[in-house]
Amino acid sequence: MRITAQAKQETRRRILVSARKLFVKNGFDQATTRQVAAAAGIATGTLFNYFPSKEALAMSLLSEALETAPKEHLARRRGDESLEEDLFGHIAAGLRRLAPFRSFAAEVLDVTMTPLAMLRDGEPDAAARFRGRHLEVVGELLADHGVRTPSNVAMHLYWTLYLGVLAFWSRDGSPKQEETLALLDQSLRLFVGALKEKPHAPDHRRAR
Amino acid sequence: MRITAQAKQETRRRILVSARKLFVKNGFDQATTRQVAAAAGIATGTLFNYFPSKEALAMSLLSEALETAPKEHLARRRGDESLEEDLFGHIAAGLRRLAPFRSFAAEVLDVTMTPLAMLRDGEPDAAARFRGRHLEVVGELLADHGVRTPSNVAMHLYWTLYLGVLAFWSRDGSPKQEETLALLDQSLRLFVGALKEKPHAPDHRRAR
DNA sequence: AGCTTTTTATGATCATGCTCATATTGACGA
DNA sequence: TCGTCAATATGAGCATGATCATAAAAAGCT
Repeated sequence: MRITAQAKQETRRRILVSARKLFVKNGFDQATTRQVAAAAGIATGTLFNYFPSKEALAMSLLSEALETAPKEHLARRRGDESLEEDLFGHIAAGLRRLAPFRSFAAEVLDVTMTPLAMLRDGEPDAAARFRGRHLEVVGELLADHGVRTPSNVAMHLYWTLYLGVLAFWSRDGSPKQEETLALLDQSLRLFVGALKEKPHAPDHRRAR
Repeated sequence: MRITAQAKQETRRRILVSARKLFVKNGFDQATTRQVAAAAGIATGTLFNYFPSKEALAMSLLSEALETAPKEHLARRRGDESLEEDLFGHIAAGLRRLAPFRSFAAEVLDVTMTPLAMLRDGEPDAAARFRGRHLEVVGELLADHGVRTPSNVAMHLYWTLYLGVLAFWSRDGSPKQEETLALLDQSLRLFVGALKEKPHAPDHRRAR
């Protein structure tokens, strides 16, 4: 069993490596699962023993890349950052990790991460992990800055804005993605501003 | 030729009606193009003479439903509304039009409207029409309130927030979608607030 | 080591969105 | 009315993500 478990990890690895190569080269849609399987030296069906879907495979690639990002930012922290600075650092670290996948990230995130997928029924594991991991860290940062239990609406808003940034990033051709960073800056200012606002009596809207 | 043109419109109509029925009953993914074609009394391939893709078919359904929404709000206008009120009215009117399609709207909008699809390469016509029509009216409303040429970032932000609202709406089980309306209210306040802010020197972000 | 059971790999097969060569239809000129 | 040609409809066929019965391999047991 020891040996087997190792072998399985290796196969999994081979699949991920092949997938990465092919996705980057041909794009998510163009690269077929058959190609990936062949490149990894396994049968088509076997691939689905390791990942429940093509989408999940791609998302695993992305979320594993993201795995270590939070640590990076936390390690770099001086301790006197504002909430906006902390969030900025966290997200920017994530984007840096995702950089190698930018060429096909949009295609995958399209399908999986849309705000419209937020409470999707059969939550694809990998997508959930991606979002979960991210929001978890955001939650910690908020807590550090005294925001205890942000409302659902607030978190929805956060996620929406974050996706907007990802969207922009995936198309941002500027050398160092400065444009993305500018948008991120603005988005975070909005979000933090919204957090501070008092929840107010909600009606200037008109009947019917 | 007169007769033929009429016949084509009728066929188109039959397809849309069948599609609507099946999408509502089975959902976008579950309803197959073969089913739709059969229900419309045509061959599978014929369907694609009328709509370039299943997605485009669904989007046509949605954007045609939206077609008359702007008029509704404009007609109802008193003329002394604030920008927020105007936008609220426009969007709420749209949501009312889309109500019959709520059960499958999310599935379609997922794929098509993600902020990530904003500058998609092969823009599906119908999706572009949906967004175009909406943003057009928003542009007019903004102009009415003295906002001449909003920046791209501003419009990106608007679209992002709007999608967030759509996302929420598509899952909002509350009787009259009050929750959606609350989110809409808050989102618009944010957006209008952001419009007013001075563009500012963008750096509290940290190097590297 | 041999036998049994569980785990894993395999590739034929399916479902489905979409294409395309061919058949059908209908408009129009003589 | 007939023949011709363009427009349209047709459904077999394709590509591909995913499934599943079966085969191979491993693990566990005595």
